[in-house]
Amino acid sequence: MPGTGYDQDDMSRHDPGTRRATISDVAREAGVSPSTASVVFSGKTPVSDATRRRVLDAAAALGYTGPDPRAASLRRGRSGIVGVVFEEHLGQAFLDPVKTLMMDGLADAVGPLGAGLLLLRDHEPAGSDAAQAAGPSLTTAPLDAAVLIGCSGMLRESLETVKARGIPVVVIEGDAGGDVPRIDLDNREAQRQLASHLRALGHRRAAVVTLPVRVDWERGWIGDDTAITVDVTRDRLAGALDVFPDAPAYAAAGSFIDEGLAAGREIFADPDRRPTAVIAQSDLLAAGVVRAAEEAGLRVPEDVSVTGFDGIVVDGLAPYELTTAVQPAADKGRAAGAAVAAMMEGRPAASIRFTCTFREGNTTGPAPGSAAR
Amino acid sequence: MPGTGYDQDDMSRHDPGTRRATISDVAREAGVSPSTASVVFSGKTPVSDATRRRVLDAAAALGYTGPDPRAASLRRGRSGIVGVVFEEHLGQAFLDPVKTLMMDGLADAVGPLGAGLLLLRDHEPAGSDAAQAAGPSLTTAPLDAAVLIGCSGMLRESLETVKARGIPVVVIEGDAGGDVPRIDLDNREAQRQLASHLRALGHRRAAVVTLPVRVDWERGWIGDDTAITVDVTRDRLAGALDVFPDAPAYAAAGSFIDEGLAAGREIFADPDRRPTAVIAQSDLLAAGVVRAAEEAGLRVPEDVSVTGFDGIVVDGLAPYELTTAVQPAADKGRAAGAAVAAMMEGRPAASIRFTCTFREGNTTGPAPGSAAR
DNA sequence: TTGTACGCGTTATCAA
DNA sequence: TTGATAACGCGTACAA
Repeated sequence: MPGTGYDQDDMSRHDPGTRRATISDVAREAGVSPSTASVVFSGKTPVSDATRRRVLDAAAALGYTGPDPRAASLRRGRSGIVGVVFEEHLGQAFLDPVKTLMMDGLADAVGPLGAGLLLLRDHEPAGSDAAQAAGPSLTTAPLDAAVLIGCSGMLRESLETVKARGIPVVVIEGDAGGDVPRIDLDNREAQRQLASHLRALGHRRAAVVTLPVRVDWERGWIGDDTAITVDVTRDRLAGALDVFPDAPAYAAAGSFIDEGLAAGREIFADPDRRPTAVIAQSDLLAAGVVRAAEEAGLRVPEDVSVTGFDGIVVDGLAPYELTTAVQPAADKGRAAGAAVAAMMEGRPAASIRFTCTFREGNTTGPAPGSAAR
Repeated sequence: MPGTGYDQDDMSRHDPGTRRATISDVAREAGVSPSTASVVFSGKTPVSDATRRRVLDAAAALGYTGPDPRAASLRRGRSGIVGVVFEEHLGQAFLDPVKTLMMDGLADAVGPLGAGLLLLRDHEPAGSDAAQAAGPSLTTAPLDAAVLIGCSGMLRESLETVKARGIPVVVIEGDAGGDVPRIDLDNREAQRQLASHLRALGHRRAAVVTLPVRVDWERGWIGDDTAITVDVTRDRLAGALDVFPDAPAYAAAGSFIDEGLAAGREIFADPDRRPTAVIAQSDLLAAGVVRAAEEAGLRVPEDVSVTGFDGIVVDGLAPYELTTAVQPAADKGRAAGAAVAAMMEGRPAASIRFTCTFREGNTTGPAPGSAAR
């Protein structure tokens, strides 16, 4: 039986139309060796103009549009893809102006590196239906590096996965432990500064509106027994408590104006226990608190002062301008990009802690009845 | 000489630490064939428990964390990556609530498909410095499919690239021509409906605030000679002109409240030519127009009516609720995902035109002095 | 400047 | 249930 048949495999085996041309096909058509054809496309080695022409013509004739990225990335060992891992639903993440800015910086930083950003979700809760169907996790995506974004303990698992795979990884706003470069803020210090500002204005009774304390948090007061697994939340809260040790804290379910509004209503509900200052852990929350204050018939800042955090532009808050800590969000993204770039080239990458800038707006003023006015 | 030496290749040949273990290493360690080891990880074929144990143990011992995605994707011919191509800077794109929602739907739809989203920018202007350094374009990224988002003619080039590569492609809000499935809205009809609403209220003098007419547009009035390369802009404008043929149109430089504000100031500047209704091509623009009206001492809707487009929640616009056309943004994303999914499985995918829903808010009312009140 | 030879790490197929 | 074999499509020493 051997030796009998034609070699029509290619035509018969592949169902639709003809097989895509490969670089070998091009080379054959052009009458050169595959390696020469390869070089024409990569430009790694000088090629005579005549040869290049022939190869390019052959490619055009065959409809060959360049090396298959899959094969190329196997060969070179690099895919040109940087994974960005979020904890939340992607849509949620992009609702956050700070994350948006970060992505911006990140994209800037990895672009020149020849890499693109692959959006990834953190591990689905194990066993869930979603986990079955889930897309390419850290495990299955062809990543050259990964940037973990977020704060919660859930990151741990992703972190292990990615470290086990031996690809460079950087964490933004989260504690990765050990040897993983970390990009974050002086959250505690910045929050302390805002709180001190309030104290200097004579405020003695403050309340805190925090970001979620963990991923699946529903809004509510934080008790002594509430475990705070989100680093940002914990650190900023610590900064506030450094100055107002007794301040009650209400945790929102997310960084949204509506959440701030809900928290504000709760906080302003009892006239007897009403604070003269509210420390919100994000500008959006602060905007909601301001609105809640108005709703409760309180003037800002005459009756109650409000501070934010982030330094983003909050639409629709005019004429208010939040007193806030401005964080360099885009710079954080850029730094993360630079860090993975360094690691991909084998250079070490250091952790960076960025500093916030205090910005006084018109939402803070002397405490009512205080001598500070 | 053969038969003499140890087999220490692995230790000596590869510079840093030891080479990563491959599935063959694992197979050898476990005493099974590579194909069996492969099957253990892919689960494509039943394997005896004993064998599985041995392989898994061997993997653990060697620190093997699963098949290399690059090799796997070469072999299977699929990478599990769907490219999402934007025209603008990524950060810009995510500032747009509509795009954010779309991404959301898209992520939903491709997830179950086992795919992730790779963020890609449209081609840099050829010859620019950026183009040199640019990351993985459509040409170099290992995509299984691509979703083109946006509207301008620039998409053409991306489209050619991607079609030449023979990968499935879907276009959202753009004219791809021919055989490329298209996901879009009944922009013209929806806009016409809003305009008709105004006309029914007695308005006769309307102005339009449009989205950018092309990618690099600076804000300004649209003249007879202004070429509009952005489909959405053109279609919505056509819908408005269907009802108000003489309406002047001012094109903003982007879909932002601030842009709407600037446009509104321009439109309300001359008291003699002041319209009684402003048709904005997005809710954000409309919000800005409302603000400009307030600024000019005009009451909304008593002195001037304003319509939006999109049906998003505009923060800070309370107590106004825009009269607008609500578009199913997330559904658009989901449909795009479904379409690429279908094409990846060889099934045909049809274009889909979604329909907007008219929603009356409190920013439109009878024309001043009209009988319609 | 061009060609030869080899392997990157998998997985599909088929036979045992 | 397991194993042998053969690609997948390319890049790159190295030799010519």
